[in-house]
Amino acid sequence: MKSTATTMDAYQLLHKGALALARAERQGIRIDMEYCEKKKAHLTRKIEYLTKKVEASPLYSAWSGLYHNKTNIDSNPQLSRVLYKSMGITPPKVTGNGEGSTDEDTLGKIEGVPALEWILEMRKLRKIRDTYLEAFIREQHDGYIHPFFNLHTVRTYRSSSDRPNFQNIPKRDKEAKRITRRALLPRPGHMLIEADYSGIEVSISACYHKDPVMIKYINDPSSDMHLDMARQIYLMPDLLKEGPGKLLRQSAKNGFVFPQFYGDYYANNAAGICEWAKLPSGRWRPGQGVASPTGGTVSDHFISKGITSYDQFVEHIKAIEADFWGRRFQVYSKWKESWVAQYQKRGYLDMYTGFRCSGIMKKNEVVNYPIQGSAFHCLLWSFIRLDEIMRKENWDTRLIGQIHDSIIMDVNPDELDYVKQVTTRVATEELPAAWKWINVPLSIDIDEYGVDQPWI
DNA sequence: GGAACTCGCCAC
DNA sequence: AAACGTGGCGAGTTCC
Repeated sequence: MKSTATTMDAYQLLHKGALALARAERQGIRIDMEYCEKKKAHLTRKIEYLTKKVEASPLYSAWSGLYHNKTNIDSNPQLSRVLYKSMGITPPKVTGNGEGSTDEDTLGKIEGVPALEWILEMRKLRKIRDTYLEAFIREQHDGYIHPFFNLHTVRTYRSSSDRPNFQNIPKRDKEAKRITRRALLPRPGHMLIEADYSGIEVSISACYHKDPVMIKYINDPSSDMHLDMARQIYLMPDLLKEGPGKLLRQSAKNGFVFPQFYGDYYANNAAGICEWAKLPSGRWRPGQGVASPTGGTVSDHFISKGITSYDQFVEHIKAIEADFWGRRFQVYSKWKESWVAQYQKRGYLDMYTGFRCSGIMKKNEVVNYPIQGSAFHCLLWSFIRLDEIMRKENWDTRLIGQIHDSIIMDVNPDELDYVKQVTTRVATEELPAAWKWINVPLSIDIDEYGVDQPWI
């Protein structure tokens, strides 16, 4: 049943992986240079306009009064001093070093200083221009970027990417996504596709802890762990995935379930969920928060259920956390304990994929490393195998990159159906056949982006 | 003038 | 008692 890998197997995976990734690096990704230059100039004009607005604000008067000819609108330490020392505002949040924070969340909480909104907008546009478009222009050669994919830099034996980093191109923010991804093109006459493993870290975690409740969630497509958690958190037993329930499910997934898997705890979760649901701190009043499927808003619903303040909500989430690990996923919880105990006894941990992590680790790291590492190794194995088939069968299609649980390909449209079929077979049949420790079904999604269309 | 640091922010 | 896992990178700043 076990038949896990040896150190030599792990070495072979790294060796073959490095070769397959090098071929993708050499292939590269086509860049629309004309677009990048045009958009960069456009963003620069917008940033200059916002700069002028800030310079005409009362905030800037205080700022330049402090710093004179050293005044720098891009300096967060300067902004922190102006707001929290000079203007006497109490910092809504502080950084790890005890300085008043100037991140988006914090500035958003400060009222009566309209220039802060313009500063946040400038920050966002600068990020898009300087981290992405400029990097594409700087790193391109003959119209193609060649991001590196490293296998030797990450403690968990995941990968990293640099020059430029191909693994952090915006996806959540609609505007940033559109502007940056419009710069990336397939070769002329080709198209881009992205094949991603669905919920691979959850599936791989189940291979380690073998929790029957989790395995049932994975095996039964009609069940939905995140929806069940949303029902429990929002005290709505009949909540549906569609309509207004969609946002509540998302808040449960990204505000509770995933953070809990990474080792977070209820107080942070309560804050996270309230951010999603737009619920305030302090006492709750009717009409606050996002729309509720039960009618009215979520604060209306919570008040009707007896939860009338943020503090009461924290206690509610505390009880849900205790239920999550003490009842729902108790086998998972026991595995975490014994896995940590085993590490403390031996001083190292072994992954099913043959890799060993040693050295001083925190509990959360001990639990997370094998899951994160092994999940990526599933992707790497699939990447190597696809690269092998692609070359043996002389495909015109090319592998061009990888983002931890997904593979990006530059596809000849005539080969599309076949490429999709082989990719699905490799990822969902060949891999589980090769690695016997995989005890749950794996599935992938393939997104297609049309001929000469941006990867969005 | 470069190394090392902090902070903020993008991804999984 | 503790309390979110893994990265890269740009800008500002400080140190040597």
